Parts: sequence; structure tokens; C-alpha cells
Amino acid sequence: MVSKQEEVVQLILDTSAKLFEKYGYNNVRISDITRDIGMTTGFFYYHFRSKEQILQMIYENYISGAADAVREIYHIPNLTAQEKLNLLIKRHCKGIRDNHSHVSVFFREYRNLSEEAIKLIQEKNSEYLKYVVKIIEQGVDEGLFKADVNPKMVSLAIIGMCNWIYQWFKDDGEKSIDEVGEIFYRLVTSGLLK
Amino acid sequence: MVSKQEEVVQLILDTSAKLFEKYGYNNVRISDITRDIGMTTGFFYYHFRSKEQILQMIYENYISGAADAVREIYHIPNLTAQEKLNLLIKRHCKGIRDNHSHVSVFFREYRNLSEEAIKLIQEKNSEYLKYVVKIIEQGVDEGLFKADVNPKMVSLAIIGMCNWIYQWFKDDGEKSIDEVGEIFYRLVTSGLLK
Amino acid sequence: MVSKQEEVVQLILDTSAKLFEKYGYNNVRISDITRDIGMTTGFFYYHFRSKEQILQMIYENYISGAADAVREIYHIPNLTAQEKLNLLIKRHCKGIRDNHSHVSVFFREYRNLSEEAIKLIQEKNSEYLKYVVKIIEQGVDEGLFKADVNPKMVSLAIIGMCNWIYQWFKDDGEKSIDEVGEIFYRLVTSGLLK
Amino acid sequence: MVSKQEEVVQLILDTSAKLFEKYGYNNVRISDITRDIGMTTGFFYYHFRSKEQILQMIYENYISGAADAVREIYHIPNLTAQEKLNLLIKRHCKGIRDNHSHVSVFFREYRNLSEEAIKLIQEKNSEYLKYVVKIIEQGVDEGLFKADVNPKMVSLAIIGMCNWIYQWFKDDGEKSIDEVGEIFYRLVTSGLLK
DNA sequence: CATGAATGAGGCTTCATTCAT
DNA sequence: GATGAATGAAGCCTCATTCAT
Repeated sequence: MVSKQEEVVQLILDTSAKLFEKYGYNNVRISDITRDIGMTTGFFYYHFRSKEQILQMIYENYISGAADAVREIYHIPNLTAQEKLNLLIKRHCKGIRDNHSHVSVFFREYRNLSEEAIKLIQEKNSEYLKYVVKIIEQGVDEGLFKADVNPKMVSLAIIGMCNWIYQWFKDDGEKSIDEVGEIFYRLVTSGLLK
Repeated sequence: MVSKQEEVVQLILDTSAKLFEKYGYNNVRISDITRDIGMTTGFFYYHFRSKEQILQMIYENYISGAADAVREIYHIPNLTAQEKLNLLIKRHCKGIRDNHSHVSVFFREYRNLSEEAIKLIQEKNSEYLKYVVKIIEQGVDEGLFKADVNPKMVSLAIIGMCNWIYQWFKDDGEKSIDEVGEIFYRLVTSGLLK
Repeated sequence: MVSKQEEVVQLILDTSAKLFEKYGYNNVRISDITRDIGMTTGFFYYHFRSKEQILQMIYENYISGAADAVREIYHIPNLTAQEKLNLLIKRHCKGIRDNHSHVSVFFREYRNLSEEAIKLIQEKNSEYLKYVVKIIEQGVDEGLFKADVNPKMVSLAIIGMCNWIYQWFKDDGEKSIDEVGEIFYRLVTSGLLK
Repeated sequence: MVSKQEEVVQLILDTSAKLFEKYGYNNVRISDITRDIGMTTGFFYYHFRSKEQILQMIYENYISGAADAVREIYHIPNLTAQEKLNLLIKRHCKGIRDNHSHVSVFFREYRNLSEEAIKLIQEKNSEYLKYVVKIIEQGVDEGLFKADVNPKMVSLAIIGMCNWIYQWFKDDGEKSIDEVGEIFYRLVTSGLLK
């Protein structure tokens, strides 16, 4: 059950994210957003405290979803690290595709948040990283992954590789998002060499 | 031999890049830049046409250097694709470390460029990608890399992984930039699995 | 019925015209205008797109009024050219007196308009001239005016003579504006010679 | 004999007048003038005290020439007022044609002069008017012109008619400047009516 | 004489936010 | 609850003029 209120907020967030992605946060006016939706400025300020709050909510929404997902995956019982990694990469890629404009804004506009908001984001980011590291470590412990693997560096590599999708992935491109995930998973597990 | 003029321009670019990185392009005033350097507004506008021109030059400088590097590496004779890949990844990582603030700006602020400038950047980006793809293809042709490798996706994975460094690498961190490059290289070539 | 909006716009136009007349368009600041009226800068820009728009509207207002008037006079039925000329000269003189500051700006500041705006003005000017010429031609055709009269040159002479009023006419001067019109009319029709 | 100095000054005045006419005094930069001539800013300021001084000199040059001319014409012995008027109109028209850009600037830009400069110009203008009035009065006294003629109003009419030429006269137009003068002279003396 | 790099005050404009209705 | 007219602080940029060389 979604209230009228929540619908309006979501509509504002989605529209804003699309505009922020296209033109940049600072180049989008409140009036651009309200015009696109067909509401008035006053109505906007009835639902949001400020322009920055849009940004904050875009960040919170995205990072919470992502952090929840990795935590869940990590805690699935009876799964090898390899299987978890597979799930993780595909989930991560899909998450970026599904929230494309939110993600783009997420990566580019955090300088426009207040310091507290930035600190909060960074904590969530660290948490995300922490769980990826844990999965890699599990693989090493299980003896599946090479013993000399550096879990943190590898995690950062994987996260980077996946995040970067937001820069180039297109729904009408050569590969579907799942295929991309599969290719990334294979690269990371087996490498390029024969 | 570097002229006085060029020195001033470089100083402005470096100072601007640092400020843009820290606060975001739109949150930095021309007066912030000139105050930091100790010059007057007029002096700045004697050397630059506009604030946007700073951004343009930051972009051109970085992308040109990167595109030159990958082209060179590709054309080194008597090198296997594996060796070229090694060079490329390390060069790329180092490039990001050495131009950290420029790169951060590069990835985050291009919405503030004019359409023509954006188009130019995209072309250079494509060129960069093209050469990475060629190196991967060489590896496949040489029989070194797996035959079923998708060169473009793999290239995008590698580029993403390396680019992402700008988000987390710190000179006083656990690993040096060369070590990071080595870890990435091994991951990409051999994978995580035993 | 005049809306609040239209009143504000008119007030801005009149105040601006007076200031432009006195100090020149380029020597008048937006803040001079708003201070004189007692409004804020923001309020001004809520009603006008730019400073140049003031100029454009001053031009459009004046020239439209003038062009309408001459067209009307030309089309009045059952009037000799001589009678029309009388009306025209007096109407023209009065128009300049009544819109003194607008007219002064009109004659002096068009270099500050955009090229398109200038072109538009010139077309309206040509239209004005066209109708004066037609009246003179009517007089020649009617056999009232000398057959060897050059309608265009004479029209330009009359228009110049009348326009020039903006340079010297004062309401507290020796002659009223109607008397000036009468003197001009007699000069043009009968000449100086006995 | 013209010194190098005077040549430079004249060149600057002519070039400036042309640019001022085309773009308006305030829209022309000192650098525009110096670039057109091929001199440096420093060199300009070696010859001129300020930008305003250009304007002042343009004004002085033109108005002095015109005032001298009308005074001379008035004082030619053994000439009827009618003959003087003929000379005057033609001289005035030619003066405007020959100094077109100077005259345009003269009529449009005096708001950019200092108050003292403006006062000086107005005095010279009054002097010019005074002599035209005297010629008309002479005609009335001689019994050539109608007794009820208002010399001042008629003078202002003639001056306006002639001055206005700067707005429309073109060297490649239908009539030469002398023909225009002749037409104006006839209109003023004999009128339009048969 | 001649240069041209350097100055810095000040103008036009934008836009997030408010609040009376 | 909803509106949208009004605000006003602040930023980018210009350009006449100077002066060390």
C-alpha cells in the first residue's frame, strides 16, 4: 500500500534524478522539476524541505538498497563464496541498470551534500565494501580462491568494474545486463589466460 | 622550456582541479581560485576566456595524455598482449593517481561542459576504449587469452576497475599504486579461482 | 481595464525611458530603475527577461503607435491630401511631445538592440515613410501639390523636421506643440516666400 | 602641413567615429579601435587622455566646422537671405554627408560626455541656430519672406529636416546630396502647393 | 617613444526559498 | 492544503586605464 504522499515524493525523486543525470544537479532548477511534473513550486516545498533534500533521498534510497542486498547475499546459508560472488555481481549490475539515473547522480553529485550527509554515505559505502570483502575472504578460507588474494583490493576492483557500468551500459546495447554480469563474473573468477 | 604564460595556466588548472574535486565545480567561485593562488580576477580572465574553459582544459589535458599512452603501448613492437595489458593497467592506475584531482573532475563534472566539448570528450574516450579492445583481441589472436573472451566487455571491465581507483586510492593506504596495478593485472589474467 | 501586471510593466517602461533619456541606456543600471520605482531587482526580472527587453518594448510601443496613426490618417475618406498632411504633421509633433523620453531613446539607442530587433524597427519605419509618401502622392494626383514634387524626399524632409522636435521642444517654451505643428504645416505647404 | 601626430589623432577619430556609429559608443572597446588601426593600447593612451576624449573631439570637430560655416555664410556681403538660405541648406546637407559617422555619433552619444562638455556643445548649437535665425530675419526684413514667419521655428524646422539626413541618406541612393539640398531649399521657400 | 600584461570595481542576471492569500 | 508572486544575496565577467620595462 503506497500513500498518495509517498507517490508524489517518489515521482519527484525520479524526475529529479533524470534531470540531475542529464544536466547536473546545479544546472537543474526547482522550476525545471516542477514544470516537468506539472506541479507548482509551493507544492514541492510542501513535500520537501529543500533542494538538497532531493539529493539526500536519492542517495539514501540507492545506498540502502545496495547495502541491504549485499548483506542478504552474504548471509544466505549453504552457498559457496563463488556462488555468492556470482549473485553479488549480477545483483550489483542489475541494481545499476534499474536505478540508472539515481546511480549516476549518486556517483557524481555528492559534493553538493552537507558534510553530515556525506559522512553517512561514506559509512554505508564502507559497509557495502565490508561485505564484499567478507565474501572474498570466505572464498579464500574455503580454499576455493587463491590463498594470496588480497580481498580488499579485489573487492574494490569488482565494485569498480560493476559501478562503471553506469557510464556505458545501454539497454539496447550488444549485451543484456545479465550477460554483462556473467562476463564479469567469469573474468573475475577465471581470468583471461587459457 | 616552459613559458611564464604556460606556468600560470598550469597553476590555475591545478588549483582549480583541487578545488573542483573538493567542493564540486559549481560550488567553487572564480574568487576562490584566484584567492588561493593570490591573483586578481582580472588576471584570471586575462588568461582564460571563462570558467568553463578551465573545465575544458582539465578534460583535454587528461584525456589526451591517456589516449596517447594507450596508443603508444599498443604499438610497442615485440610485446605480447599480456605484457601490453600489464603495462596498460599499471599506466592507467598511475595516470589516475598522478592526476587525481583532474581525473575526479573529469569523471564528475562533464555535465557542465558545452555540448561540443562533451562530444569531443566522448570521441577521445571511444578512442581509448578502441585501443584496449585491440590489445585484448591481440591476446585472443595470439592464443594467449581464452577464445570465448568478449574483448569489448572485458575492456570496459578493466577500464572501470582502474578508473574506480579515483574513488578510493590514497597514497598513504595499504598498497602502493604499482601494487594495486599488479593485483588488478593478476586478477584480470588469472582470476580468483585456484 | 488594465491588469496589475500591465501597470507594473508600463511603470518600468516609463521610468526607464526617462532615465535612459537623461543618462543614456548604457549609463543606467537596473538598480537605478528599481530604486526609482521602489522595487527589488528580483521583481524587475520577474517581469522582464533582460535589460534589453526594456529597450525593445520602448521601441515597439512607440513605433506601433506612430505607424497606426499614419495609416489611419491616410485612410480617412473624403479628405484632401492637404488636410491629411495637416493632421499628420500635428499628430506626429504631438506624438513626439507626448512620448518624449520614449522617442528620445528611440532615436538614440537602437545600437543596443539585437540585430533582429533592429530589422523589425526598420521595417516599421519604412512603413511609416510609405504612408507619408502616399499622402504626398495623393496631393500631386489631386493637382493640389506641384507636379514636380519628389514625394519621397519631401516626406523625409517633413519627417525629419518633425522628429527633430525631440531635440528642442519644451512644454514651457514659446510655442505650444499645436502651434509648432501649424507653423510646420504652413512652411511645408506655402513656403517662406511671399 | 600636417604633423605625424595630427595624422594619428585624425585616424583614431575617424576609426572611432565609424565604430561608434555602427555599434554605439558604449559597445566599442578601446581595443576594438586599436585593433582596427593596428596600434597598441599604450600607444592610444599616449595620444588620448581617455575614451571620452575621443567623443569630445568628435563633437568639437564637427560643431566647430558647422558653426564656422553658418557664420561665414551669414556674413557674405551682397547676398539676399534667399541666396544665403540656399547656400546654408546645401552646405549643411553636404556637411552631414561628408562627416556621416561623426555626425551620427554627434546626435546620439552626447549623454556620454561630461556635463561641462555637454554645456559647451549646447552653446555651439545655440550659436548655430542663432545665425540661421538671423538669415531668416534678414529675409523678412528684406521683404522677401512672409512677414508673419516665425524665424526661430522655421530655423528649427530647416535644421531638423537637414540633420535628419544622417538617418537615411545614402551615397548610392536616388538623389545626390546636392539634389537633396535643392529639393529641401525649394520646399522651404515655395512650399508644396501650386 | 612604445608596449601589453595586469588591475579591480561594478554590472547584469539567477534562483532557492518564503508567505500572504 | 495549495499557490505563485516576490525576494535579495551572490556569481561571472568586462574593460578603461596604468606602469614597469
